[in-house]
Amino acid sequence: MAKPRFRRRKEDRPQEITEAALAAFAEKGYAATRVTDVARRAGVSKGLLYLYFRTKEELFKAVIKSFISPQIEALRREIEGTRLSAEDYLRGPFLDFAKKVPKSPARILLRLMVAEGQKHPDLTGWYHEQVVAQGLAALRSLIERGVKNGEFRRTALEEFPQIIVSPVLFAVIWSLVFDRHNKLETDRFIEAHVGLILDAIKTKHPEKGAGTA
Amino acid sequence: MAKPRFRRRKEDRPQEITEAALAAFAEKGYAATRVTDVARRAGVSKGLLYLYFRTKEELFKAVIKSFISPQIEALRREIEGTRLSAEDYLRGPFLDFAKKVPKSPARILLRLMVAEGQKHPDLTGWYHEQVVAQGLAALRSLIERGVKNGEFRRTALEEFPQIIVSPVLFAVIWSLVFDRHNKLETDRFIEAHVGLILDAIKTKHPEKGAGTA
DNA sequence: CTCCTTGATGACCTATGGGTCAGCAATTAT
DNA sequence: ATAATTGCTGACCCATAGGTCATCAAGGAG
Repeated sequence: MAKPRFRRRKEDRPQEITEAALAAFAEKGYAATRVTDVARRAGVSKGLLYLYFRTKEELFKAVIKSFISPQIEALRREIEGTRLSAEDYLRGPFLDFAKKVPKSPARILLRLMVAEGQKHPDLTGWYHEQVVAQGLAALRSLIERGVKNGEFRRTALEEFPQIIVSPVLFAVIWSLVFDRHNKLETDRFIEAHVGLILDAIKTKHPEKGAGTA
Repeated sequence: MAKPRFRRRKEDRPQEITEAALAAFAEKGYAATRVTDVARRAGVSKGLLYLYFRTKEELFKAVIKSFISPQIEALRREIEGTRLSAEDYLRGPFLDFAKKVPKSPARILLRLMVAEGQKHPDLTGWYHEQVVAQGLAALRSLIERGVKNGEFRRTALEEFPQIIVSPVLFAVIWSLVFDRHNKLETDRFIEAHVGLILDAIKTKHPEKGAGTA
């Protein structure tokens, strides 16, 4: 029956390898992951991997690049296109997005950036410009819209839109480091945080309620 | 003149090595730091290092342990002993403390925990119980005191005191990863964040002011 | 079917770095 | 002084893992 020992699939290889690498890096971190591990996971030989990526570091960069841009781009377009009020958007679509992050593979990339970022300045540069700056700009415009149409007071949130994202980062890191010792309910945590911030910046308080229904 | 090639200083060695290791790990991360580097920094031979620490991993744990406990212990006692109102404490001593963290060596340890934590479960366990849980408990009691004496509304902050610490973590990580690309004014960022949270939970608003003077 | 291109393999090379240990020399005891 | 003690050294060992390359074989062309 001569089952062939391998197939030639030039087109699919990079993505397969990249996905395997993401999983491997996620488990062990960059330095502790052996190139051989990645290859094995991808069902491929080590030699082939070096045919598509010049070094282990190149591979690392490729991993980061290929898994984030799509997501942030989607968020950005959504914010610009929405017809919801700023508050409704933050309580609705934004919150949904924020809650998903700590459960998605993106959290792994976040950790990788924190852990190995310093050694790859060009990578963090790219990441900042393509992902972080884009996301923050979109958020800031949303908040400014809220201020202009009287939903929100003028607050430091206009200068630091990061504030509204910080619980996401916190939740990601907490769950990566402490989950086995003390699980954090990331959904409720993020909701509570965003809720408090909104309470702080809203001009009208429809009902003197308890913060975060 | 026979300058001796070395001095015997059994007492001081552990700390010297530990300090050198902190600096080295901070620069390159755990895996990428060679034991030889640490030894050289400490002005000591590699062999000596292994006289005081059984493995590289032991050394890593010792580093973490020796640089945090004191700080958190101090904070804890201060919170319990203070006579300030909850709000004044948060706006005063707590904010001072929070602002210092992103500039202190502690930020390095934070990164190390994030980066290498998963591989050292017993270490994260110890860290959670000795540092995180202690700190959060103190914070929670402070907030509950504020609620009981009418300063604060009942909010999710009682359940998630982490919320008020999250900007610190965010600031630390931002500055470690993105400082060279886009510097964050951590002091003002943290102040703005805490200010907003306080605005959200306070019962009385003395003046309808602009958030965070 | 046969040849040829090239995707793919995995044994191999080599540098690196964690960890050891026989011996040395600073200090202390006598 | 001399000897005994032990903090300290650095050459060495060896497993590991990044990276290479001679060779193979899948799949298309003629």
